[in-house]
Order: sequence, then structure tokens, then C-alpha cells
Amino acid sequence: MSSGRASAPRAQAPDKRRLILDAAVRVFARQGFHACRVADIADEAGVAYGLVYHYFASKDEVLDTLFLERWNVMLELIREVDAEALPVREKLQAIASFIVDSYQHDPDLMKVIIVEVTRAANSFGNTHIATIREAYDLIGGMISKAQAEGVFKQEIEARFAAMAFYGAIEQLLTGWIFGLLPQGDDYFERAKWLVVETVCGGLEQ
Amino acid sequence: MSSGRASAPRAQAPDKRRLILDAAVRVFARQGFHACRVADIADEAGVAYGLVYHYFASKDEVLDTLFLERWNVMLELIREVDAEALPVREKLQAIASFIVDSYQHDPDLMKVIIVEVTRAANSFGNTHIATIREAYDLIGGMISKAQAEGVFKQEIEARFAAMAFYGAIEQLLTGWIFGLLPQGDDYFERAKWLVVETVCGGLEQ
DNA sequence: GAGCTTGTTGACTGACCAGTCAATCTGTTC
DNA sequence: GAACAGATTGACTGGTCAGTCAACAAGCTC
Repeated sequence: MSSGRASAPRAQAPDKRRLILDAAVRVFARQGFHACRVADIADEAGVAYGLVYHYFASKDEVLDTLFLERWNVMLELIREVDAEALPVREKLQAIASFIVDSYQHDPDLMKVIIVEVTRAANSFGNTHIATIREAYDLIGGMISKAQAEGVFKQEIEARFAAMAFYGAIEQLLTGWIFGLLPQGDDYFERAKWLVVETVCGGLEQ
Repeated sequence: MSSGRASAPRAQAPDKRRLILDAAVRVFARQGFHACRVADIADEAGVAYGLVYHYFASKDEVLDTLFLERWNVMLELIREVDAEALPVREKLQAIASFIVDSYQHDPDLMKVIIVEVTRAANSFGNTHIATIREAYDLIGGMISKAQAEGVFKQEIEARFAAMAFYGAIEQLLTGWIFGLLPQGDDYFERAKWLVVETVCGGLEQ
């Protein structure tokens, strides 16, 4: 132990950049983006104040990074699902599951993304509107296709239905975030099913 | 005209308090609560900076007032509807209509309420959580009753269904707020119907 | 019109905090 | 071990802004 060989790349050298990002998630979730100071992030990460600015150009960029990292994973999943030849219901099920799983896996991160970006019409939401929109459009496309195939009713505009579907999921997460709905593996599983059952049941012919 | 009789209560003396509240709605909607300064509100209202603090204890209290004014009207409507002997679908229709009408009538106010309060888990959302919850609980009660009557399926937890329903509506408003969905009288009418059709269709036995 | 209350004004202050920067440390190369 | 690059530190600065306050105005009462 102690000094050790200098050449050995200290097993899993703590990636400070990652450390800062993870700390930021906790701080943003706890205090909110606006209410926290950059110093809080540095303290939480156990690094010096200035190091945050070595890795990120600004406080905003930290949040941007967190959001894009996760949202892009979701977009990729949606595209993959979309490419497969599955019934709409299963496609929507996969999306709902992914989002709920994301929350189950890292509630803080999802809280930050939803509260500070996805729903923040005056700040980050506006910055990332194009990226956010992509998800809505992809879901809208799935629904539209299902309508063309005669699986879903024609009378309900696909774009609107997509928003309603996504909004229903996000509001379930919001319920968990606010402590308004009971949590736990069982509830998460049922929620995935529930939202698809509800929305698809209403959309099917 | 000119000086006029001093005793006459100047026809509809401009209620400065109201003037400030209305100006605040516009400013909050345009710039966001955090990004705007109290001076912006005063300027928009055409009054002196200090007057804001004559009528309100803080910047926060201005937003609190706006939120409570409107949310209480909605709670009252939900309670009224709940008291009547109507089919669930019509009750939910009334609620969806009220919310969409509210947006149609004053989009800025609804934007502020949704973006700055209802979805702000780290600031005002937390402060008003009890008041917000009341609405969810009332809707949950309606759904629960419909389940007991055999109109809605039992398998879907009422609380979760209520959140999904409310979330779907709010997301439609969000779509309008972000400019992602087309607006106009026709779309508003269709949206009211759509959200109820979708959700009720999925919940009914 | 004196005296009171309430409304109105805007300059000022005190705290806060994002972002800068010069200095120091660590590791690597030749 | 000199020389260099990148990582790390934290004190400091410059600007911002919520909230205060002392003064002035307007209306009301007797």
C-alpha cells in the first residue's frame, strides 16, 4: 500500500469529471439547480471549487451534460424499438418501462432531468427543446403508424396522443418525486403496465 | 375632467395591487420567476419599485398569490363537479375543459402556474404541495368511486390513474407552452375531448 | 388646515455567488 | 533532473438584485 509504484495507473483512478457530475446530480436533486451554489457541487464531490471550471465551462454546462447523457440513451432506445417489428402496445410498453426503470435506477438523475430541463420552459427546457421534441416526435410517429394500420383510432391526433402518453408517465414520476405516490419495485412494475393499459385501451379501435 | 371632485372615488381607481399581479404574470411567463427581477415587474406595471413591497412581503408572495388565486378556483370547480350526480366521464370532461379553458383564457397565467409551481419540486411546488395534492386526491376519489360502481376497472390504482389523467392534460398545455403543438379554438376543443376519450377508454371495463 | 392614515417613490445597502486566475502539485518525457 | 503539460487549489472580484427606508403625496376626518 502507501506510496506504491508510480507507474501503476492507480486502479480505477477516480475520474474527477465523473465525480463532479455525480455530485451535481445529488446536489441538484436536493436543492434544485437555481438554489444551489457551484461550491456545493465541489464540496459534495470533495474537490476544489476551481476544478468544476476546469472540466466545465459553466454551471449550466454541468446540467446540460447530465441531461444530454441520459436523454440520448433514451432517444437511442426509442429509435431501436421503433425499428423493430412489434405491436404498438409493446413499443409503448418498452418506452414506459425504460423511463420507469431509469427512475428506479437513479431517481435523483430523473428528478433533475424532469424538474430542471424537460419541464423548465424558461430555462433549460428551451435550450434543449429540439432534443426533447425528438422523443415526442418518435412516439407520435409510432402512434401515427398504428393509426394507418388500423390498430389505433384515427380521430385522435397522433401528436396529441403522444404528448398525453408521455405526460402520463412523467406525472407518475412526478408523483414519486413529490412523495405523492407509493414507491417500491411492485409499484414501479404496475405503473409501467398501468400507463400503457390506460392509454392504449383508450386509443385502440 | 382634470382635477374633478375629490370625493368621487375615481371611476374604477386602478387597483395597483391587481396591476402588479397582472404585470407579474406577464413577466414571469416571459422570463421565468428566477430570471426576472422585481424591478421588471414594477416597470411592467408602471409603478415604483417600492410599491411591490407595499402590497407584497416578497417576490415569492407575488407568485404564491397568483398560484393560490387560480388553483383555488379550480379546486372549487372540482368539488362542485364531484358533488353532482354525473357519470365519471362527464366529471373528468368538466375538469379537462376547465383546465384547457383556463389556458385558452390566460395562457401566461397557466404557464406560470405549471412551470413555476405545479412542477417545481424544489421550490414552490414543495411549498404548495398540500394544495396541489388536494386536486389529485379529488380526481382520485372520483375514479375510485367509479371503480366501486363497476364503471372503471379495479386493477388500476385510482391514485395512479388520477396522476396519469392530470399529467396527460398538463402535458398538452406544456406542448402549447413550448410551441410543440398547434393552438387555436378548434385544437383546444379537440384536446378536451381527446384526453378524456383516451384515458376513460382505457379505464372503462 | 392640522393631523392622521394610507399610498407611492426610488436611491441605497448588504449579501450572495458565478466565474477568474495565479500559484502549486503531479506525472511524464528525454 | 530539467522542462513541460495537465490537474488541482482556493482566494478574490465584479456584478447582480432582493429587500429597506426615509421622504413625499393624496385623501380623509374633525
